[in-house]
Amino acid sequence: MAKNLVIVESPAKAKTIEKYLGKDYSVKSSFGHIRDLPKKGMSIDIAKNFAPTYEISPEKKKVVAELKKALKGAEVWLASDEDREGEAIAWHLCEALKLDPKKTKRIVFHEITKSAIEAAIENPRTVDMNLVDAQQARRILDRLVGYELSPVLWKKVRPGLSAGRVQSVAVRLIVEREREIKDFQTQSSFKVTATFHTPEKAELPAELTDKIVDEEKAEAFLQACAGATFTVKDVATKPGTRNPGAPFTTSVLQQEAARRLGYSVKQTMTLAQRLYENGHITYMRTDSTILSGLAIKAAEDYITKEYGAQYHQVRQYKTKDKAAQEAHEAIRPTDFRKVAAGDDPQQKKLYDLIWRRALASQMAPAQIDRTEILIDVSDRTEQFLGKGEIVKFDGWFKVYGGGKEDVLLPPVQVGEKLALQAAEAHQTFSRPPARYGEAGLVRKLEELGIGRPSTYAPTISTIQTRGYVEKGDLQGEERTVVHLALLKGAVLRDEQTEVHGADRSKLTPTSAADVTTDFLVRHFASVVDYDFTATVEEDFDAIADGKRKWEDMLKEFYKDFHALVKEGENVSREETSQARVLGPDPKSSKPIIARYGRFGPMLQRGETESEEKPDFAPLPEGVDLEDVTLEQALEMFKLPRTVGTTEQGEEIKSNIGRYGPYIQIGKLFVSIKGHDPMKITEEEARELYAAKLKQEAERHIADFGKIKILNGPYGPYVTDGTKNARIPKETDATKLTETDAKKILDEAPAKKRFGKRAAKK
DNA sequence: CAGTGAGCGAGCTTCCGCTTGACTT
Repeated sequence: MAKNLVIVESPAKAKTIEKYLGKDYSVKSSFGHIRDLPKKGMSIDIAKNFAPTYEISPEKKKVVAELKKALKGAEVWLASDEDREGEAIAWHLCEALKLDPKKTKRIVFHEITKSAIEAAIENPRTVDMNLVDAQQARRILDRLVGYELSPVLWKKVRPGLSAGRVQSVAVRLIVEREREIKDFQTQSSFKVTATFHTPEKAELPAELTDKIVDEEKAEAFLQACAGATFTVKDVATKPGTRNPGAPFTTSVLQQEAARRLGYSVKQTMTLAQRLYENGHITYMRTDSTILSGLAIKAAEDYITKEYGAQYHQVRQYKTKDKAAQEAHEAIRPTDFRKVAAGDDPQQKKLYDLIWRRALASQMAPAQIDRTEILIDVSDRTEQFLGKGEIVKFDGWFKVYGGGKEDVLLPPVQVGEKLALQAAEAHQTFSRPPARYGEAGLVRKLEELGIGRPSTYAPTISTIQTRGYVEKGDLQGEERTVVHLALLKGAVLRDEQTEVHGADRSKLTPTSAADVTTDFLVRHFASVVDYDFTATVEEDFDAIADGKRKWEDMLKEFYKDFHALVKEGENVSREETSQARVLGPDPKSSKPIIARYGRFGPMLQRGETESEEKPDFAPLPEGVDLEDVTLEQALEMFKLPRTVGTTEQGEEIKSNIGRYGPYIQIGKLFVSIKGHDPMKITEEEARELYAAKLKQEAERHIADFGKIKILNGPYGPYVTDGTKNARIPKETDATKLTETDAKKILDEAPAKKRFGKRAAKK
């Protein structure tokens, strides 16, 4: 057994460090946090100064047991990350392993190199309890907010919903962006472009410096151009430089991987994890842009050797984000000489991106010459501008994109006359703000200082699994675009259609998000404020600096927060459900109401309190609660509709249910996705019914009465009506007897209970 | 995601942050 036990957070890190430290040291990993508040219940004694009850997380029991075994007779060195969470991990390790936090050695290093680790071992300290307290305050505040706010939503909006310091702001951002888009007033204007000939007959493209707002003026201008003369007013060539971006942090990696490779945030992180585990890249969850001295040197060697010294420039980047904790380096390849790495094409592409970005960050700026030619139009105030751009020296463009094509302009002199070859005006439209994609939302959250590199991906999935946000492609709409062209002295007009608003994998809010956000903004404004996290972070910093006691900070926060919770419980469901009376039903004169019900948005006919029970209908497809009209609602109450009868004379009814439109014949339901239940004909319904009967027949492999063997999408299975069980691959389902089937059912594990799936908008 | 097609019932749900497996939804 080794004399020394070093505990780090990540097993991959442990492996590397063990190599550097030699025989006397054994290096093990805690796999992140080992203790936490129990998942069930608040576990905070508010009356006793917010005293938390921690437990060893169930999935970490094994880890703790192994660490206990390993520390016998060894000196322990706590080497978790040097940030708030890392310090807390060190302290929790002391508590779980029965080590004295005042005596146990605590070491930190920011880069995994032999010298950095040896230096750390030379300078041990003990656990910084102020920093630990700052983490406890953070942890407890998040629990208080999450576990007091969520139950309010269960009562007032819908069971199973959740709220939290991070996720509720993420949802709010998406809701508000969608509203901006909806309210956006599109403005149209005309962009005028022209092609000139120089006296040497060289082509010079140019664009009018200002857009023209209306069509008549655009047409008048083009007409004026027909008889005008054009003079070069000014020629200017300005040298410029462009510098590379910093090496990747987690959020920038997610953005660039989404933009250039089309990866989702989660996908990027999984691929990066593999690259990290195989030693190809440094740690992938970081907010730092700092490169180690060794990496900077290695980049210099590689660039000088491969591209020449003129391509190299040493750069150290400062991390912009003030909330950054900088426990790690920037994301970079561990060895720049490794041009390719990764087990599959996706990993390889991500590695390539990381390699290029990190290398480019140590390269010389690109040198660009920009030329601008200003052209006067006789008797007019408008001016044309020709823009050229030539890359004189590519610098970092060589490895990281930026490779736009040169636009070369012909040489001209001031005062020279130009001949107009062609001129046209294109209608353009102002664009609403863009919807967030996953990576764009992460970027915004980081900008607001909300969330951490390790939580960006999980947050994005949480708001989707809770049913607040949907990710999908947007269809776009057609619109008419006017195009004017000057031809032989006359202006020709034509119209074209273009599609606008189409977009891929963007985040859109559901009505659950609308209703929840409105409720939270109205009654818990301080918590969903965009500055809330930044404000409490200042308090956490004060605690870390020993200037504030964590109990005092929590007491102050909780007093106001809990008062809001109490008030929130008195809010009527009518208010939160955004109930809106659309008008009276012409037949029954009962009110038709649109509101957010327990199972999502719905239409209701009649009052909830009245003796006669109200009846309900879903919203029409693609219509929002706030937009639905009385006419649309009345249509929905025409369902269920009698379509006709089967050939045997049974009644066929059509309706819309939880899973879309269907027809019903007796007890049999047939999904009719793609058909309108209002319009489906008897003939169509009979066809679908026949198809369903045929499919049903094929599904039955054997029928023993209660127990049946059926064909499912995952192969044959046994069912007794309530419980299903898979049939093992090697057995022939058609030869099973009733007793065999019963045995399979009995041996199958009990059905797992799952939460209801989130209702769709 | 098989099949499912109701309308306040029982009991349950929930937070953020640190880190990887497990045998599968």
